[in-house]
Amino acid sequence: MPEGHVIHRLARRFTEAFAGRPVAAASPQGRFEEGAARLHGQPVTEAEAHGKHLLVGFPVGWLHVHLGLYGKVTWGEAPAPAPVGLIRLRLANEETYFDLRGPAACELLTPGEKDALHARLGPDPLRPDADPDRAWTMVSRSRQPVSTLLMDQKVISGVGNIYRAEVLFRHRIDPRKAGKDLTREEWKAIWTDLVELMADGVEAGRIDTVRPEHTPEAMGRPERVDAHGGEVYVYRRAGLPCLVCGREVRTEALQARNLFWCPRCQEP
DNA sequence: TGTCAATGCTAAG
DNA sequence: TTAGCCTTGACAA
Repeated sequence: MPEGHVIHRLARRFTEAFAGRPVAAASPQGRFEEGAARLHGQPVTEAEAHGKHLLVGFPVGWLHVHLGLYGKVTWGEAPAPAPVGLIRLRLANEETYFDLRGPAACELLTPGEKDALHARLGPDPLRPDADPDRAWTMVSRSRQPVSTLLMDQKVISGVGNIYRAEVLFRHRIDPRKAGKDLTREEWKAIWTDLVELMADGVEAGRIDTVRPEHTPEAMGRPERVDAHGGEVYVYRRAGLPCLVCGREVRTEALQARNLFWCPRCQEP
């Protein structure tokens, strides 16, 4: 479930579990053997996240992990169980083990390469150094739909398919509206809301976007929670009634990603 | 057992 | 715009 909040949560827990002590590193699957060998026995200095990228500092350099669509991390108390499946990287100390499977990226970066990564990523609502005006500059000049811009990591980083669908719904913005047609107020509202929603996501470890007055219970329409584990307005609710107006939620593939919205609440 | 979809991104065309 | 990467879990048969 890799949207930005998951990676920030990971970075935080990673720091707690590993910082300041040497780790044992291995690549049971074999695809990161050289890297693991270089990390083995090294102490973790710090961990941070920028968007969906996890960066773990070691004296030899930065471990860069991007989960992509399929990547998964599993944690647990040491000792680690015998490896099951394809584990690209396993890190462990006396108390904790960390398994990484199926990442899009698992590599070592020099400080210069790490800087280049930060430079190509847009502001991250979860980072205190984020500058929302940088995103606005790109959004306000673009003919692309706002739903596409929200997923473009050089415009804004950390937002994935769930947050984009939900934040647009919460502000009643038509996902097909072009960036240059958004008002500055609309963008500001989107940004401010993302800062809050994603921070909540880091705390809770899941995505909840439904305001208390719109929960199925409050509306008198009991409904089971979606399989992804959060409480949402439109994401993956195609064909179901909108929690606010009752109209059927729509879905459409846009740039190879499934977009969800309510045609009444988010009228053009 | 097999098929498919998935909260992502890149490089090739 | 498309194919490809990479893995798991849900579901169908």
